[in-house]
Amino acid sequence: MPTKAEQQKSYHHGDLRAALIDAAEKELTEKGYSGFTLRGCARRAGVSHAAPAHHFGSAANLLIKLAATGFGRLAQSMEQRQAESASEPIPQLMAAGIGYIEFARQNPALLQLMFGSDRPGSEDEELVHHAQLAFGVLTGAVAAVRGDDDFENRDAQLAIASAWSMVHGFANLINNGSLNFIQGMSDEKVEQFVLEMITRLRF
Amino acid sequence: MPTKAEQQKSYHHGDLRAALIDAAEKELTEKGYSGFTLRGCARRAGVSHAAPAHHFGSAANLLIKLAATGFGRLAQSMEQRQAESASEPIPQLMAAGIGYIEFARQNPALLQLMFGSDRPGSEDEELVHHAQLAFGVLTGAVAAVRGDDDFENRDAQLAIASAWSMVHGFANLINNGSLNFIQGMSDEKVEQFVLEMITRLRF
DNA sequence: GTCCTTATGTTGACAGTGTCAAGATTGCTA
DNA sequence: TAGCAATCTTGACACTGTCAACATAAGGAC
Repeated sequence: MPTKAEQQKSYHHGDLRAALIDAAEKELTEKGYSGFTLRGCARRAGVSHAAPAHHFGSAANLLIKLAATGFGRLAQSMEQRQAESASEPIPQLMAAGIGYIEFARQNPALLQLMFGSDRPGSEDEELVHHAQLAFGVLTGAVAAVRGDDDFENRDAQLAIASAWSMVHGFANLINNGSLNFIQGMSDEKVEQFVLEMITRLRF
Repeated sequence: MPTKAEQQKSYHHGDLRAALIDAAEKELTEKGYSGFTLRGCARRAGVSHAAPAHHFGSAANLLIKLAATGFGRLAQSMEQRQAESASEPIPQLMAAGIGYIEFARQNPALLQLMFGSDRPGSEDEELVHHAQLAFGVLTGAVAAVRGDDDFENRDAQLAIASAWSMVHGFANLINNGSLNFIQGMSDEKVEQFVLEMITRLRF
């Protein structure tokens, strides 16, 4: 098994695909969506400018795959919070919301990519799968609170749309600084705030 | 006063600044955020590729000014709905929410620009002013419902954050197709849906 | 082990982009 | 009417995404 240094010097990278996704996330975080560059990702991975094309075809495709990992991690963030919480429906829903906000605050650029409205490729299978995974955590929590998992029901649709919209909207508004009274809050205070917001919802 | 055709042929445009903002919105709507091009805006306005720089300095600055007009129109959209509604606090809040969603659905790319998290220049005076104008409509409506306009109050903060987050989040989720059961709805059905969502909130 | 097929990276090129400097054109004011 | 300042054009530069042609290595068939 080659060491990391050997991998970097060898003609073949070893796992360039994963390295490029990592690089893309760093590029996105540091340079922002508009400053993002495919060649920059290649440089971060220590590879020629055209190498990414062999794994992703285009810059848009690389971003799609990055967004897919984002949805996976969003689901993880919610599930981890749920695992640390009481198993009753209400605490579970709260935990999902808190996990959603936590992920959003820690990955603002990634969240914007994931939910951008000219979102790259809703046709990508991997992205759709991971996204449904994340949404499933939320809808499942809402269903548990309602004691009803029939989402053809209009009342259920209202419940899930309300909860999700509130959490998602809050995540966006704090990330772009629109809610100024949040700025100075500690992480704990923000979590408490989210908790009370969800409490104000009817299910 | 020169006719439009004369303006186009003359060396000086007449009102290139406004024309460029219009062009930028078309460019953004048709090409999307990632396909947006400063030279494309110049072409749409029938002007040389470097002309925009004299009015906006950079591409980012043009987008800032476009976003500023967006906030102004968002405020207008809410206020128009309010003018058409009963003057009691609750209908006024509902109207603001409906107006918000209406604007969002009609201008998805613009909304994304306005609320993007690497949002261009929160330092721009015009943008901040227009944004505060739009936010003021919402906060004013919430204050009227609560009969209390002290937003240092934590309970008031919870109310405004809840309402705004829900409306804003819903706007984003439907724009990127996350809420699949909304897709087939008519405009009236969507409005009714928003109404019921707001109804589920406590103030 | 040797060959050769295939995956993986590199190099070089191309059109298109944002920005800058220098020059051309025009409206305005004195 | 002369000149000044605002406005727009031209040309250049480095940089970008993508493509085609080439180089290198990995891994199985024999």
